[in-house]
Amino acid sequence: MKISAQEEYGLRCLVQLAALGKGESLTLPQIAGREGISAANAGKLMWLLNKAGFVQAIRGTKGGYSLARPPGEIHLSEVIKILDADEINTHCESYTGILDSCVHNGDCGIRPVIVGLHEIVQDALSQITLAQLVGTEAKVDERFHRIQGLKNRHVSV
Amino acid sequence: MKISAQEEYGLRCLVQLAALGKGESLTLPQIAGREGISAANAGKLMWLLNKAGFVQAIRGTKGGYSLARPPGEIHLSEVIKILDADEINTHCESYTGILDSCVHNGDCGIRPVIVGLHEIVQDALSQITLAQLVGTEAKVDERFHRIQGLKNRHVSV
DNA sequence: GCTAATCTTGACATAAAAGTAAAGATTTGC
DNA sequence: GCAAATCTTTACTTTTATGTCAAGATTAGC
Repeated sequence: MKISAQEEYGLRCLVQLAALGKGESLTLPQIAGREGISAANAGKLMWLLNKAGFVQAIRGTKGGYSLARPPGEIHLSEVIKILDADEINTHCESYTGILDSCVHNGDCGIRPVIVGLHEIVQDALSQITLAQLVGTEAKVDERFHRIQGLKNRHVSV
Repeated sequence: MKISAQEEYGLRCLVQLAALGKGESLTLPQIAGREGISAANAGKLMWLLNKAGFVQAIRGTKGGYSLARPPGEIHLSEVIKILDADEINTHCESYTGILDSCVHNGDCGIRPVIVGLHEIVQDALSQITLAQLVGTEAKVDERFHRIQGLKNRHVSV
C-alpha cells in the first residue's frame, strides 16, 4: 500500500498554494523550485489539478496558479481521488492476470479487505484540509496525532 | 494510495494455503491455476513468502507449499510489510526529485500525513488474520464491517 | 541410480508510471 | 501589434514494477 509520486507531489504543490496570502499566486518555476521537481513535471501536476477544479490558472505575464477554493474547504480525500485516478472505484476492473476477467468475481475473500482499506484511508483523509497542512512539520504532526486519538479503526472481515 | 499486484496476489496465495486441511499442500501450478496467474509468477511470490517464513516449501515429487504457522496467527500487517518491501519505513528515503536529498527534510508538512496513513493501515491490517479471510466474500465482508464498526479513525494533523 | 515432479534462482522481456521536451495558446506591457 | 512571460497539450524517454523464461537443485518412487 503506497502513495504514488503523483499523489505526493500533487498534494505538496497544493499546500504551497494554500500557504499564500490573498491575491498571491505562484508560477510553475516557483512551485517546481520549492518542491525540488522540474517545471515540466510541476506543469503536468498543475494541469491535472486545474482540470479537477482545485486551482485557478492565469496565463501570460503576471500569470500563475492560486487555489480555486479556500484551503479550509479542500479535503485531502477529494484531492487524492483525483491524483490516484479514483483507484478506490476502479481496482477490480484493472485486472492483470492471464484470464479475460478476474477469477475472483463473485466470490472473493480479498475484495472486502481492499475496499475496506480504501474506505478507512478515504475516511481519515476526509478529515484533513489543506489549511491544516500549512506550517512546520512539528505543528502538523501534533495536530495529526490529536485527530488520530480516536484510534482503533477496523476493517470489517 | 493503492495496493500493488505483489501485495494482492501474494496475499491471495496465502489465503489459498490457509484454506487447506492439515497435512495438505498445493503446488505452484495449482496455486497459479486458482488465482488466474502464471506458475512462474506464483513461483516468484511463493519464493518471497518462503524467505519471509510464512510458508513451508517441499521440493520434489509430492512437494508443494503449506503455511508455516497456523493461519489464525498470521496477521495481514506482517504479510503486507514483506510484500510491499517495508514501504512504511522507507518512503522518505526513496526520493525521486532532482536534488540530492528530499528538499522537505527537517520541515515537511506532508510527512505526518503519509506516516499517519501508513500507521492507520497497518493498525487495521494487524487486526485481521489469514484465518478470517477463508470463505466466501459475503462472510468475509460481514466480518470486515463488524471490525470497521469502531470507525472514525483519524490521521493526526 | 534413473526419471519425473517439484521448488529455486537469476537473467531477461514487457508493461505501467514517472518524468521530459517541444510546440502552441494566452496575456501583459510596452 | 510585438515581445516576453506564462500556462496548455501532446508526444516522447526514462525508470520502475511486473511478469516470463530457462537452467539448476532436490526429492519420491520405481
